[in-house]
Amino acid sequence: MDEELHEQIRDVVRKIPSGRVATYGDVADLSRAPSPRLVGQVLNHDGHDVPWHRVLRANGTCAPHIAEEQLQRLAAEGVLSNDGKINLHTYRWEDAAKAKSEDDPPSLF
DNA sequence: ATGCTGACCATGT
DNA sequence: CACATGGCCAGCA
Repeated sequence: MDEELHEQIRDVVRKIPSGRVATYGDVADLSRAPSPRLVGQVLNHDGHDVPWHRVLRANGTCAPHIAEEQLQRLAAEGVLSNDGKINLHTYRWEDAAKAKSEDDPPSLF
């Protein structure tokens, strides 16, 4: 069922620690989602139970409609934005980038 | 099936 | 920064 995907995505989003943010692409990758778009669609439809506000776009900005709420919630967690843009270099969820880079094929090459 | 939309991403001009 | 192009995938009329 596709519900697996929803579960995976929501699970990953829940995993994002406070004071940190992740991009849709990261969540998509960690959740095995076929594409970052799916993350957005799932959150829009069924993301009320997860800290969706910790998910930003790849360039550190948030979607227009939720921007206000997102910025407010993030600010409350210590994630400050500059002109509506978050400094990914500072606040990006390290574990996400790690998991991506942690792909360590032992005996190949 | 086709066409459009959407909380996306990257690159180029 | 704005805009255009191409790729991505699911849901709906």
